[in-house]
Amino acid sequence: MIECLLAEDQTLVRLGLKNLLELDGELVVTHCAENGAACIELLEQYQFDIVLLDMRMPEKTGIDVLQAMKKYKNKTPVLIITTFEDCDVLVRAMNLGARGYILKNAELECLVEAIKKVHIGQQVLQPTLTQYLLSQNYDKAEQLTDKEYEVLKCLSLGLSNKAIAETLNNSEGTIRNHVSQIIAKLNVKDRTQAVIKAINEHLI
Amino acid sequence: MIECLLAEDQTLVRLGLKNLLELDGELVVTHCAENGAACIELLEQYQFDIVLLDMRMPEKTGIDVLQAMKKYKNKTPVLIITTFEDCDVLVRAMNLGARGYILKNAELECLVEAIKKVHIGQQVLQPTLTQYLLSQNYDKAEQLTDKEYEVLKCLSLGLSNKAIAETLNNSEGTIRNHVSQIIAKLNVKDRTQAVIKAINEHLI
DNA sequence: CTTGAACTATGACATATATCACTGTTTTAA
DNA sequence: TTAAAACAGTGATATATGTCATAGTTCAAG
Repeated sequence: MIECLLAEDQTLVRLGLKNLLELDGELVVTHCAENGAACIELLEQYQFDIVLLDMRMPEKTGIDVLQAMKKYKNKTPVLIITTFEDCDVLVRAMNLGARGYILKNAELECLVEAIKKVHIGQQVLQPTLTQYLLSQNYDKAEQLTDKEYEVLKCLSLGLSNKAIAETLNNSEGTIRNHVSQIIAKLNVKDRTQAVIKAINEHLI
Repeated sequence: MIECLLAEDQTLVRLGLKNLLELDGELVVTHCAENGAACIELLEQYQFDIVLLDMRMPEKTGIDVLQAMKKYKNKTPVLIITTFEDCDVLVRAMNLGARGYILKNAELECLVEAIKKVHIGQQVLQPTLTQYLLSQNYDKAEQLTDKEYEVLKCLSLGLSNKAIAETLNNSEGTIRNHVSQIIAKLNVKDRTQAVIKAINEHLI
């Protein structure tokens, strides 16, 4: 019996997935989380064989969950279940240790198969992402660091350098440098363009 | 027995919803459509007691389906099942004759209840939309002028004051003043926050 | 005909932003 | 154990941004 933690914010989708999965005799969804924060808590309290993780959630995102798992050295395998082939986010998720991802418009059999593969230690990648990685000459140097993502998140809240410095407990100069880096890496001209890009490309 | 047509593009969500609904003895999903075009075809071929319609679909959207139904005078009641409280689209849908809408993060009981209500001819509206309709003419005094909207649009493209000045054939100082006004009227602190607000509240 | 609103513009000013060069510390991977 | 990166910081500098006071033009409404 494979015990799953299902993190998905939309109630109807969450219930629907739980029911579908449990049609397969080997799978059981022992707990559900309706946001990232709840997911992190459940991971602290219980053991699971696998985490089925939606990316876009309120409170804490899937990325936040993966970061928390990394921090607390939680080795439970993670399968991303996502609506969008949102390449940047997926790349980040894979870099943060996710074992694979599957789209919500996949067939049920694929999902079940993916879960079982991840459970026995295999990776599950869809062709699109691999293509993206190959074609887009994916340059690791151009990837934002975790800290930079944190700063970008603050930027997208409309915070000034000073406010970000206070929020993240840094000097304003440090934040200035991070912002400068973000602007350079995103290949934009100023913070406003960075925020626009972040919103449009779902980087946050 | 209430015979339902379920139009929803994401396979896993579609299957999940079908299973959930059929847990209720009164409901049966006789057909599913994975996009708007398929939905329109099925409506031509079969009779249903109710249509459960996702808004964002490839091929044809939910709006397209409602327009087609209007055109062919198909009177099957429609319940919108949507992820986003995307007020403008929902208003359009209701004007096109949808009987109600429910969010994907509603409880299963609410969905079933909504379906039954719609089936017996009632309307199903969530509070948020009503609030939105009321708040439309809320801060008329703080409305942006046409010119200010133009400038805001430029801001949202990430243009600098100088670039906006060139685009709109004004001096940089004039644009600075407009930006200042926009910032004041939107009650934000700088251009970045103005852009964020513009995007979030669909001001552009 | 006058008033007010929108639009245009300038100059002055304070502050915020972005870049650069340089210096460390810590963490991670080879 | 090195070498790399990420991370934190300082100081200098140039430019962009936002605010204010002030003022002229146009145009529609009273």
